[in-house]
Amino acid sequence: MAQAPGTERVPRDWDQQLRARGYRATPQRQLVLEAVASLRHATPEDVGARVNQTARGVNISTIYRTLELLEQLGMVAHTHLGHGAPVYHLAEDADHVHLVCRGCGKITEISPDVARPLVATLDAEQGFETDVGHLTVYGRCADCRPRP
Amino acid sequence: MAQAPGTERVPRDWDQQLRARGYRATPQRQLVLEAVASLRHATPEDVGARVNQTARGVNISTIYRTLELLEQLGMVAHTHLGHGAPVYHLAEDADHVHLVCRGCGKITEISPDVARPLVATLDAEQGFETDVGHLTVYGRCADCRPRP
DNA sequence: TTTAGTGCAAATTTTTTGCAAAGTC
DNA sequence: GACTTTGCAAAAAATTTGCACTAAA
Repeated sequence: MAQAPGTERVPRDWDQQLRARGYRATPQRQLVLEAVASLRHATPEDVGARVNQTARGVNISTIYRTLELLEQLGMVAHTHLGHGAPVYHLAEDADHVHLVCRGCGKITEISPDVARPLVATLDAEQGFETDVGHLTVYGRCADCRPRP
Repeated sequence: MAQAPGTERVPRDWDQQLRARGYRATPQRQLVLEAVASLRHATPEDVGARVNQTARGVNISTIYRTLELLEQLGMVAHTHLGHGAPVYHLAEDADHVHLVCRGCGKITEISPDVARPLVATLDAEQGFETDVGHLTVYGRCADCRPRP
């Protein structure tokens, strides 16, 4: 049941999801989806590099357009982990919270359970529905905080 | 004690903070600080526009350099609220959590109290020190969520 | 076929950098 | 006066767009 890191786990019906909404299932779109799936957290540039490692000649503008489409369809999502670089991941894989350390830049993925009280409170008090998959917490990891 | 929105509330000793670390207190730096203070959440471009509304001719590159310096000194901080635009705010004002609605784009500032359990858990379980001032929660506000 | 999608090249937008002149301490 | 900082102009990134051609349905 475990999934080796770096393995593509594209939704089996990715093509149906596209066609069902009137879009076409193209090899480029499959490649982008596979790249996002295997890279876990990738910038458009990363995705482009990975895609062109398999298939030559997929243009960077196609990468951007495809990511935009896939995001709009809810198949991928993006967050900002570092400074300005948006990183994409499969929407399916979104079930985790990111911890970003300002000291060493390390990114840790943890269970969304820790956010449960927050989510509950926001729902109750603000009527706000939290997208846990996009929750990123900045701070300092154990190794980088002032007093260990 | 209340503070009218849009009023500059630059730390009184901003210049000392700079000089103490060997930097110089310049009018440009004061203007940038005031702009960040009054705009609350501003992109570098916003800051530049505001600054040049008061003083003519402050170059955009100075804005970038100044924001970078002030951030490094811990006087301002930035977050990503929208797509790729970094927004700056006074570090002093950071004591709130942002809710960003994916539907209407509305940004709400709420008390950091809601994050207290999260912060406590991360500290206890991961040794991670959360920077609450940079916590941004994406989701859907009461008006935009599927079922009201 | 028909219409959407891609590649390519060029245009934008955003951010960074080198350097001489001006300003701060 | 010594050493920073700024303005300017140009470079480098990052992202978007127009359009003719290719390919999916």
